[in-house]
Amino acid sequence: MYERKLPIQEECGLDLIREVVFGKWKIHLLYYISQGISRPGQLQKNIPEATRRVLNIQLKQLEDDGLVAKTVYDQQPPKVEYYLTDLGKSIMPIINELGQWGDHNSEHLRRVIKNGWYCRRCNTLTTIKRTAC
Amino acid sequence: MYERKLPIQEECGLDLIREVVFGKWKIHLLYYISQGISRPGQLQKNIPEATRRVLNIQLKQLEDDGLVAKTVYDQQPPKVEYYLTDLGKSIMPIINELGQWGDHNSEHLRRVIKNGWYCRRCNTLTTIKRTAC
DNA sequence: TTCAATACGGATAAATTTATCCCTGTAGTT
DNA sequence: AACTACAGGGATAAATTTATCCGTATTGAA
Repeated sequence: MYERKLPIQEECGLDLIREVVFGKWKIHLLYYISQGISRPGQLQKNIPEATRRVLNIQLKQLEDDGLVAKTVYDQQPPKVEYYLTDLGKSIMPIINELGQWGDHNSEHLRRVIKNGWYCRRCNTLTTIKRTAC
Repeated sequence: MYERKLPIQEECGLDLIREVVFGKWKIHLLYYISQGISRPGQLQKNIPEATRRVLNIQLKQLEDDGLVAKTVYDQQPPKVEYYLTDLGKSIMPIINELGQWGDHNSEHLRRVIKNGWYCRRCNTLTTIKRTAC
């Protein structure tokens, strides 16, 4: 049981949204759920780079934060279906725009993220570009 | 000099945008710069919860990723001004929408982030709500 | 009877991000 | 002469997030 030590910022809308959607896979989860991919196993297949564990954690956080909810069917083997709450639905237009922005600028972004003007592998504050690594 | 060990995801637009804007203060920095707060000292005053150090790091990353650029005036004491690139400008409508969404739902969000259905201080996967801590 | 499919989560290690503290250098002000 | 404002960054510690590994339980199929 991890106990948080630093205070959570909640001054403005930007603070608040960061708290609820800035997990590694949260926007992906919201996106796929909005597309009708509702079961945990399916979500996992759609996000193969993520481990099952972290998806569970982030789904739980999205649920606790009120962006998604789930139906647990009382049967064996277990069956669970996630869906967006009204609050979750209300954020989807923005998340879709984020995805479109990323797609639209993907060529540039891939370039700078990977082997941009400096090597992203270094946490780098070097002012010498292109030669950091 | 930190060397990254896990691969950076870059499959889709959502991956890409996460890489460039999901730092703790990046959306705040973009917002204030878009509002004409251009000098490092001013940015710092507008984001007092952040340390000078991390703002420098994230400004550098935004710069390396091509969302902001800066003018360094050759004078003493030093003077630097940041501004949005075209790419940076193109993302501002979405960041503004994020902030508005957070503001609009701030009552709910503050509640669930702080003392929501579970206590956020615990990294919590407990199914027992409201009593975790 | 052994195995796959289903969903969930404990325990711990590793990776990454952020915080803390301190130092550089110059021009102007008190 | 000492002090301030200015922008930047090194070194390291702390905090947080994510990865890895393993175990629970039930039903139906091979």
